[in-house]
Amino acid sequence: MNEQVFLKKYDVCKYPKPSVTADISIFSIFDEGRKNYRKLPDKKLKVLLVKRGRPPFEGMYALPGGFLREHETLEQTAYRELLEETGVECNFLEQLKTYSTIGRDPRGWIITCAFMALIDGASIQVYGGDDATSAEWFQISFRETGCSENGIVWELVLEKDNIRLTALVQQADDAKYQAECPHFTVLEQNGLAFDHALLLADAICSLRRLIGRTNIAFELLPPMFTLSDLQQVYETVLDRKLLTPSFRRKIVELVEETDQFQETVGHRPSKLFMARCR
Amino acid sequence: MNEQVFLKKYDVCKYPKPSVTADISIFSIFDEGRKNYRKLPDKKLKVLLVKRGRPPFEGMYALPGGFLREHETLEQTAYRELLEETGVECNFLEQLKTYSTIGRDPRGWIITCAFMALIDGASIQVYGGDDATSAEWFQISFRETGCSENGIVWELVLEKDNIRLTALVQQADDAKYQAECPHFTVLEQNGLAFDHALLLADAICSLRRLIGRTNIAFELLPPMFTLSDLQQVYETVLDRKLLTPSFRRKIVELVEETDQFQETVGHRPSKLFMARCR
DNA sequence: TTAATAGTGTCTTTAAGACAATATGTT
DNA sequence: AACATATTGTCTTAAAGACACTATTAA
Repeated sequence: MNEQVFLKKYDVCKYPKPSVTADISIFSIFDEGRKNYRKLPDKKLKVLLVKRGRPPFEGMYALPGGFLREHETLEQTAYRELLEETGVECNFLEQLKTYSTIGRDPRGWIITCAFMALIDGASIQVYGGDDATSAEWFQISFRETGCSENGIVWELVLEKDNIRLTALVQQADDAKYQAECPHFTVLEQNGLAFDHALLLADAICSLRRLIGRTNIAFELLPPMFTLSDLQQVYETVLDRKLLTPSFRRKIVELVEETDQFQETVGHRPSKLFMARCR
Repeated sequence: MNEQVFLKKYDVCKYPKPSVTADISIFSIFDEGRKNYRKLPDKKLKVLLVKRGRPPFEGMYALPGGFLREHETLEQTAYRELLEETGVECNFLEQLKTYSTIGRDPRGWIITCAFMALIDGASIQVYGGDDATSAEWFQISFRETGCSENGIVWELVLEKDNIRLTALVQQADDAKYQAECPHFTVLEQNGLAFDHALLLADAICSLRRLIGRTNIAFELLPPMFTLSDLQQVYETVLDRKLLTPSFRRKIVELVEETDQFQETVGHRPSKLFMARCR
């Protein structure tokens, strides 16, 4: 029996198969209102969540996502679902991890491949006016809050106007140093659908790790930006202050100077930079 | 319609679904014969491959792996398939990435989740005698060989006795700094089944990256080891020499001294250490 | 002029690279 | 004694942390 004959007779359908979805944690950074004309606006890290209009978890919030279709890759699924569900066309999409825990989806046997997407906040606000979708940007807080006997506990808080979604996750003590990001288990979750608190906690960790080791910060900014903007992006993602001279020494090799400057700020205008392509 | 009623009526089978597999790159480090009683044996990084006994790719070599079954996670699939196909029970298994490129498997619509596993080479050789399986440890070489107009080209060579499997992969030039590991495309592959040259190239990159940032090196050694062994493991994985004083300064906080020493080596015996649990 | 941020200089501290020196078993 | 590796010391070089200082604009 040669290869061609074999393949003709091969029935890939004889075993039960899971459904496969892609879920996307899409992050962006927005300027929040400035206090006076001199001050720089604060930046906030946000994630786009969709209010579920049907069971299961009707009325709760979930990451955008959907089913893998024939003749498309998981990356294409992620891109398509993000566009369909939220109207966002992103140009940075990175696969993170596939979740296959038993019972993770009450609808049945469904595994999901998690993605991280990034988009420039300024480009979003332009199209943000139409309410065609129920997608909303939630401000993120994700911090260690203490230490249980089984490991460090982190609190995830997502806020949008009066809506407040929360989760408590625990960092596995064993294997603490075997993976680059901690392995979390969810202790509590309020207002978030499925296992999406876990997906989001993992995604935030990946974002914090990757921003220090790669170029992805530029995906969160418009093509031209100031070094202060760039530093604020790092600080907002990492949730801590950085020292400016040290930050600049490191970042200078990743950016290209332009001859343009900021205008009409209430202080010394900052030079504009671009990401260096190399 | 409440949630329970909805779920009872929900038919997860109405859309076509892919088959899902897990494939495992299992690495180990073996001592190769020493030249004389004084010299330390060389260490070699190896990967366990299985000769395919049926189409497609009959007679070629593939990563061990198999289909995800109902009521198991991908991690369980990986563990089970590794045990069934090769007899190896590993205690380090880490998910890497899910591959869903169209046409990646000639049998049909099959996506695969790639894993990396590590095991102590010394523990293997004990059981290595039985030829119950067709699994073989191949020595790995994975190096940059040049630069095409589209990016850096790497050569993967896998050797076991007279068998030599090779592949050429190209590192994507764009997005070079957006991911922690380069994105490869396969240019050529000889003797390797499916897209496993790609999976393996990615896995080797992940191994090289992770060994410098985590504790996983200890998984490649027995519970007690010398610091020279440990350094050799790093050097073998990274394919370059390290400076001993610098290496020791960094590693000392990850290990715990014992009061035992090597014996019957033709030179000053080395103190034995254990991984520090913290 | 003032408030606020932009941008640079430099000293200190820490880590990494490089190489040399000493230590200690087995044959 | 000689070999080969084990282990430590220290000088050099590079990077990161910390803080202070000067520069520049709109109101």
